[in-house]
Order: sequence, then structure tokens, then C-alpha cells
Amino acid sequence: MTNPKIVFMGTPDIAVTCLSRLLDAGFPVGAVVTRIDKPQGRHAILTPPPVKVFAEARGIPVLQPRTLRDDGFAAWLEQEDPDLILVVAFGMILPENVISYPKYGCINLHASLLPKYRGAAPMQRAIMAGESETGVTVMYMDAGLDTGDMIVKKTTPIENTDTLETIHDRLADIGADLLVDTVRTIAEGKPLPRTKQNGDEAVYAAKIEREDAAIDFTRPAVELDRLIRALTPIPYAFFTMKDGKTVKVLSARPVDGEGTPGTVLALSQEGTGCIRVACGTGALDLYRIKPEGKGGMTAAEYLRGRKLAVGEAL
RNA sequence: CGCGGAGUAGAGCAGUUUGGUAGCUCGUCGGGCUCAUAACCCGGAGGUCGCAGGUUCAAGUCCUGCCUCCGCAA
Repeated sequence: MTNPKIVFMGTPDIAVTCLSRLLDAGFPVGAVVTRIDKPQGRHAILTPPPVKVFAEARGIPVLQPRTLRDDGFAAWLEQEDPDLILVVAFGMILPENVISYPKYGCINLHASLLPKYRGAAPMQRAIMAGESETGVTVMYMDAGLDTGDMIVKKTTPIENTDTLETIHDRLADIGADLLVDTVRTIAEGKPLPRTKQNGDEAVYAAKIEREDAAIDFTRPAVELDRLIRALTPIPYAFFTMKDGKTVKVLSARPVDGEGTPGTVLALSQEGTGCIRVACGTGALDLYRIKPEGKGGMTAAEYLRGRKLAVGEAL
């Protein structure tokens, strides 16, 4: 068994999980490529991507190219001379010369069951759509966006209590294992399966924009519940009160109920408390919310400071 | 220096405009009512009003600086 020379490309936490497990499995990574530090947060503080922080802590060289389409990167690639490039949530398009460079190709881990949910927000879109299951796909990269031939997939159910957070963590976990298995197969000199994607079944998972996160109470409660879970804990779904302030919904559940959408049907201050809001179909019980400018709080806490009345419109 | 909101009892808030005895709801403690209670009634404890200076007879409130939390934008 010969370990291939690996270059790892990735950016957020899920890439850290994969990189970490790869190292734990005994596969050395010669270099890590990630995106440049970008201004983050309220004061636009330059923040390094999680993968960079992790890789540096492990003593792995990190490259943060501004572009992959110049002679500089091509020269770096030849110098590094990888046999295999692993890509996990990298965030940059790989040009043709990079994809075709490594002997074992460029292998990508994608957080959906391809060909469904190609693109930037596969987990969020799968939860929002009410899918009963999702999963991860390990695939060979080609010139298209998540269109390459598939090597292996693994599914996991989406329960009606799952959020982006739980799905993300689960997919990171099984995805990392799947990726390590794939590398191990290569190291053992065994062939990998290769299945073409059926383009007719493709679904594109567009990036989440702010308006995607807005709660429209005229929609059915079950859809809003999915929306809320798909965007928890980042960036959270929100609605706008009459006074123009926004309120993020941290925890809610769809229930039966009928009334003018957006009005309060019932209030409770027992336990965590509850604000029941009428939707287009059914109602939504809000348990934890985060008013603009405030920290997260339970419905009971909110009601202590801000009196709401049954029948009141938000 | 990107724009903006906020810090007051264990929790959530009002009070700041116009400086003058620290308030509300919940919780908590004690008592009462009740077959009973998370309900109701009475009473109590709990606060250096984010920190530091300044103005003033007097600062939660006005002025200056700082810290922390949050929303938007990137």
C-alpha cells in the first residue's frame, strides 16, 4: 500500500472534520489550499477560514491563492505534484488544468445525494424541501458544478426535529468516513466505482439569500417549520414585527390551528412558554426567539417584558 | 474607525426626553385561602442602574472615555 501524495482543498468546519479524520487515519496531507482570509463580523475583522487554523496547528503548509487560474498556482501545483486532490466545501471553482493534474484525480465530497441539490446550500435546501432523507456523495470532479461521476453515496434520514446543525454534524461525520474509505481504496491500489449522474434528476441548491430566511405567515406552518429548521443556527429564519423590528425564530413547532395568518392564537408562560401564531395552514408554536438587538430568549421570557394579546397581529 | 440597537434585582422589561426616595411582570422566601393547585390574596428578601472619570446641592437620567452583547451590511 502506497500513500498517495495528497493536497487538500476546503474552507469551513465540515472540511476540518474531513481533514482531521484523514490525518487520524494515517494519510499524510502535503499541503492545504483554502480561501483567503475575509472580513468577518461587525467590525470587518480579517478572519482566517477554519481549515487554515486547523492546518497550521497541525503544521501543514497552507496556501491561500487569490485565484487558481494563473501561472503562479500552476507552478505551485507542479512543485507540490499531488497524486490526489481532495476537495470539501472549498468555495472556488477548479480550472481544467487543476482537475486533470493528479494521477488519481480530484475527488470531492458533496453534502447531498447527487444529482439532487448540486451547489452551495445542499443541506439547507434538502431540509426546506421536506426531503425524508439526504446524505453525502463522494465524486470525481469535472468542469461542471457538482456534475462529476459518483464514487459512493451514503444516506441519512431527515427527522422532523432535525435542523441544519444536526444534519450538518451528521453529514460531516459520515462524509469524513466515506472520504477516508475512498482514499484507503486508492492507497490499496484498488479500483473505484464510477457512476454517471442522471442529469434529468438534477436539482440546484441555490445559496441562501436574506429573503429566503424571511417567514411569511401566509405559508403553511409545516413549510415554515422546515424553513426554520433548515436555517438553524445559521442564519435563522426571521419575521418582521409591525414596528419594523425583526425577530429570529430559534425554536418552533407546527401545530393545528386556524386564524388570520400572522396573528396570535394563544399564549402560555408555563415552562419555556409559547406564542402560537396562525399561518396560512395550521399554526406555529414559537418556543425560543431572538428579538433584534437582544439575545435569544424563551417565549415566556419575552412575554414578561413585552405584553402580547391573543388576536394581536405581529 | 462601515451603519444601528442594547447593558437597571435570578429572568424579561419600564423609567433617561424635562436630573429630585429604584418601578412592573415572572421567579424566590414566608403567611393566608382551598379537598387541592402551576390558580387567587397578603407580606418579605434581593440593586455599587456595564466600568471609570466629569458637571451639579443632587446623576439610572446630562458630558467624556472604555468594556461587553446583539441586529444590518460586507
